[in-house]
Amino acid sequence: MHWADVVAEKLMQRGDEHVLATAITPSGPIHVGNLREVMTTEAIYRALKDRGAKAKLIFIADTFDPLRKVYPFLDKSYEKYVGMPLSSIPCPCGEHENYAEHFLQPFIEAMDELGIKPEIYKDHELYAQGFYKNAIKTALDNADKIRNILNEISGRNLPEGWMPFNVLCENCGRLTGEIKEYEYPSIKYECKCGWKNSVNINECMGKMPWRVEWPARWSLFGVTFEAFGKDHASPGGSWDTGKVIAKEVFNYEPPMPFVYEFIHLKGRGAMHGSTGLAIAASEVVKMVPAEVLRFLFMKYEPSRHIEFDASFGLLDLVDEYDEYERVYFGMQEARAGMKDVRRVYELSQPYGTKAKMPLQIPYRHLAVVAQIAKNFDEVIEIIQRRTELQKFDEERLRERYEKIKYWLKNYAPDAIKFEVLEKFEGEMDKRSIEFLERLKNKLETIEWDAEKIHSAIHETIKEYGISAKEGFEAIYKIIIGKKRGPRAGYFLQSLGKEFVLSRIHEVIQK
RNA sequence: GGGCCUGUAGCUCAGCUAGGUAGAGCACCUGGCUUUUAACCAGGUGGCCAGGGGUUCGAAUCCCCUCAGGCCCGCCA
Repeated sequence: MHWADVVAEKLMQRGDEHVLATAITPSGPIHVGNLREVMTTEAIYRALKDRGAKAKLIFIADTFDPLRKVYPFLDKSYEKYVGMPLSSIPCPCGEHENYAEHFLQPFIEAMDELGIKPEIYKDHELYAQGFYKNAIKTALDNADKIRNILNEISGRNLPEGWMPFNVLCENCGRLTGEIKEYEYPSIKYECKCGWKNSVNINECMGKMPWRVEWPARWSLFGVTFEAFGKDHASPGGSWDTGKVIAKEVFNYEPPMPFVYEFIHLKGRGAMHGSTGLAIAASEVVKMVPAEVLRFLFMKYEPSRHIEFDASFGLLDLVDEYDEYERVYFGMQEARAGMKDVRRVYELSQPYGTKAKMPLQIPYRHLAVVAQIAKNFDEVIEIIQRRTELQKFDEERLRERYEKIKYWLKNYAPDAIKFEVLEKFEGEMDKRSIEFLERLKNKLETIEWDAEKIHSAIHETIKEYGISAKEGFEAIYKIIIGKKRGPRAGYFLQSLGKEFVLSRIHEVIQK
């Protein structure tokens, strides 16, 4: 049974109404790893619905968290915003409402493309609406209890009089106001900037610290399931303290926890280099077809870490997806090593499973065609020389074409990249030229078919007595300026007879 | 110091919660009428299942220990 179904069945034993929560802090580019939280939870959400449960998927953006520091990708001028809520910091590009929105929006768009449509909440709005009002009172009334729990379980040493609420200072706009006196509903606070004031807790802005806010959310939203990374799951971490605070302070039975592993990046050294920057989710969505990206997450148990290979491995991943698809539609037998084929395939679909199998174009081939063609119409033209395209296949092809173009431009290894030369400008030795001349004569007479072209090349090589290596090199050199290239027969076929012949002609004339 | 995950063919992994002496894909090699070249097909090479100990008639599969790799916590979230 697929892991999503295993979890769903466990949840069903608890009841048939569920709220599944996800949350992400938009303090920087939201990366692929964060996608796992959302995708894992959404898969379980689907599995619950398949069992007739009443389920709700929520996404809370931690927009009210303070900016911790000036991250490497930020301008130094951001120094002055450290400590302020992400929602009140200006957008780095100037096009979004605020800093949080700048990072959040592309992620939400990515989720949408992946078919993930949770109810979205923004934390700063929740606070502004007074959503947490009662929880804040409960937390403050139980400040000592919470302090003890945190000290005991997380091994901290919070001082006497510590209060689980940071006031948003009216003077400096930072979440650094410390409550010094509390007598509901009035508080006296002091900020690090030196500001002091007495205010009504119900009218002042501020935020509970994460370890308290998390259990508060569970009780307010009625959360019954939450997946989180192992950072939260460490002993003494926020899950350990949260579940106790939920029970003892908010009188709420904590949700079923589910720990997932992180994603590692493979190949592209620069991506996870000194800066520690990962690939943004919005970026991955541009280079991997949506269903294939989902597939990556559905295929592995969430407890396993995933090696994400944005280089050659991406081609294998797409091929593997296509293979699952063929098995799903009964075109091929499942082979050893495939797991839960039907379920994995279903869960990989962003917007439902098609009634009919989409026509598949091998991804590696598309990688070649996409580099020959100048635009999508040409891609269709080249591919149609061999296959008929149906309407919905064209949609898939278009998506894949766009993704592979993006991939080729930004992530593909050089070995697979080439560019058809506008004009051949290099030098050719005499032997090669003679060989090409003979080849041209032969090509002129044959039907323009990949295998026939392939044969013609080999025949010419043999007749002329040149080595195969030299022969092929000559061909690649005049077309793409490299010693190696895509399989010659198919490649020349895709380029078209006219182009190939005139290119050779051009070289011979020189 | 504490904890999690992983360690099976060159690479990515399946098999491990029904214990019976290893699988897949890719790569590689060999064929595919005369043809090494990055969409094809058919075969094939390749692993003492990280190491050690234990349980068992029998373990990659269960238990214990060790080693290695990755990551998290010990600031904040």
